[in-house]
Amino acid sequence: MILSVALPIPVESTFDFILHDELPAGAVIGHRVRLRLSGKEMWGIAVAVRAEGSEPEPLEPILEVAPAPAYPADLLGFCAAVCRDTCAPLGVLLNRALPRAARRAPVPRRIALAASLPEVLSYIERVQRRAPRQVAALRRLLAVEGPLPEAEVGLPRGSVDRLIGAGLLAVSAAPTPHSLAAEWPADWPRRGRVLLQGEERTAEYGRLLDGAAAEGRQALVLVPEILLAHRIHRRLSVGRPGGILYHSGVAEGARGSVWEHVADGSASWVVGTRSAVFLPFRDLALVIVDEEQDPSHKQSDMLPYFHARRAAEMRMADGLVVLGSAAPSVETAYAVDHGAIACRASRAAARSRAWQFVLPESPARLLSADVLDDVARTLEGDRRVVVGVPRRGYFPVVVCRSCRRPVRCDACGTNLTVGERGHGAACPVCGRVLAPLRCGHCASTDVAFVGFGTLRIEEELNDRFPKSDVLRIDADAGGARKLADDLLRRLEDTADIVLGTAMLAKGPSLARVGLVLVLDVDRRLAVPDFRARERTFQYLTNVAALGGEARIVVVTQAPDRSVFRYVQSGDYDGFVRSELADREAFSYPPFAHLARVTLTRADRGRREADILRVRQEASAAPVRVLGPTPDTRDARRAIFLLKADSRDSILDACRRLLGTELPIQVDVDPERL
DNA sequence: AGCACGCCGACT
DNA sequence: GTCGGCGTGCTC
Repeated sequence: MILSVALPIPVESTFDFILHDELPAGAVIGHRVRLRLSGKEMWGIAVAVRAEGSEPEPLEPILEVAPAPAYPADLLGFCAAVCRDTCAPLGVLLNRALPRAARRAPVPRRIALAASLPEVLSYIERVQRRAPRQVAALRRLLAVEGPLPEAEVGLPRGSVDRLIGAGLLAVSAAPTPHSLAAEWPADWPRRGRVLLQGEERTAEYGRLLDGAAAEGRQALVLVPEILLAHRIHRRLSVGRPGGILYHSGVAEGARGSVWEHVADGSASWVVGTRSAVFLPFRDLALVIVDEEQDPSHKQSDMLPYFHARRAAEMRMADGLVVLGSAAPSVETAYAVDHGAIACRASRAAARSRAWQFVLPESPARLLSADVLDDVARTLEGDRRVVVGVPRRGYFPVVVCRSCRRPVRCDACGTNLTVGERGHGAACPVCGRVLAPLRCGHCASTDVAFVGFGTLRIEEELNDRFPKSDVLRIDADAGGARKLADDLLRRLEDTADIVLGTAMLAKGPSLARVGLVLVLDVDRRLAVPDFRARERTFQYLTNVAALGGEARIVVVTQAPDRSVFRYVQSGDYDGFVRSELADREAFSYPPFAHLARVTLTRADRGRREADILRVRQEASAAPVRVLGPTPDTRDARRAIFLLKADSRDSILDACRRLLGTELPIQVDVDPERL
């Protein structure tokens, strides 16, 4: 028989190999297989089988088929669907999703009797002569009065599967998860898509988790960031054991054990970041996508470039997807308007809070004397302060004083920053240090360090409030794959001042906050992205929510911007209406579909030729090709934006392009431009 | 992803 | 003159 195998190489197609043993398809599909590709041994995942036909050339043989499936059939189907939907190679996804620890040992099953004693005895009588091993196995299970590890049952896997099919045996449910509820909450549907709009949503998530657990089913909570995963997990764990954390910072060995607990049902709920959507749940009742508007749900640094929200909807075609947000994405609001998503407000009452939009003292001093006095008074009243800063590092910007251009890394073109106090400018991407520091455009060495990063603000606050505990939350500290033990406690409760980037501004409110301070918000609005206003609205809503009902002071050069008016009055619907009008006028989502195509070609002449080729190939589908614009980070790259009326047209164009030999990468539905 | 082939710069 | 750098193409 011939197997189509997905290999861990970034290539669109699967590869065909010949398997000399004839095995039933179910014993091969989803299994790991060992093979040789261009002389090198590796493992892939068998994704399809077919009978041998007239192959033009002899195929390489399969060397080994792993005994237990790495991917159950439904999970494999889901992974394949995500890859089709994102134009990503299946082999890379299958290889990335499967933890190393889970590759070696098959997930051990525990087997128990599923039928009543008389039924088992009558079955034993019927097959006594024909199947002595089955009889012995059933007697063994009768004797122990409980489940046995599959290895101790003494039957080949196929026989066990047949007896499960006949209703005599069952894979033992793990110890029944503790449940606070007796049943599924009556006010929630069991299927469909529901938006839960409001600030404090965690308690409602808990009700849903309990409802699923009451029925012996599982639930998944997807969050955009590791720190938030820890916060939500901690809250949901109160009185609700059996929950597991899963994210990219979980150690390899631990990931394998999560995989197993999820597969055998002993994990009743999981809080994780986007990759958790690929866990092998035994019986998933619902997926909650918290902070559904957050761009970090879209993976765009590593293939496959998928959005956790869309993947959750695909995985739960027959179940419930709950989207949680205080300020949902414009796309989700549009889907609610059109009846595609039901909407309910969270039970917590809307908060009233006082907003102030104030001018900075000067462009060089974000923390004016008034603002610092406000912080001091808040701390004296034994209340905490939350500070939002858009960028990390010390001086986020290095500019040339003579031509006013940002100074760029001469290796990769990225704008330089100063990461730490007292250090020089360096490339935040490749780490390169330019010495001497020189403007690439006009060759001047007269450069200025400008802007405000988290480190600089942290230092200023530490100087001014030496007795206060100042906690910084950004990608360097607290983005925290390695989450320091006391960081969560300081964040939730004890730190006097918490400052951070966008990473901080999500999730349930923190204790005892008296003041929320937002610095340099204008930078957020200046981002060259059609979603800049939307992101700013969401950022402000969420950072305010961190403070509960605390006052919020926003430092801006333009206090009269309409986005501030909408935030201040809590007029989400009004904001979305104005945003939708804009999106429609300029043909952006949800009125159009986008894909970003990145061409990487070092040779300039050939790059020009490839650019023409991209235009030509893409134009065969009904799409508009915008650009290309040169990549500011990498001179070898040219970036196109494809725009079309339907998602199918976009996918059509992308597949066409990937079908050529052009050196391109494709990001369908990019979240950040 | 690895690996092999091929064309250009700086060394014993 | 070669050594080896990266840029490019290919793997059932």
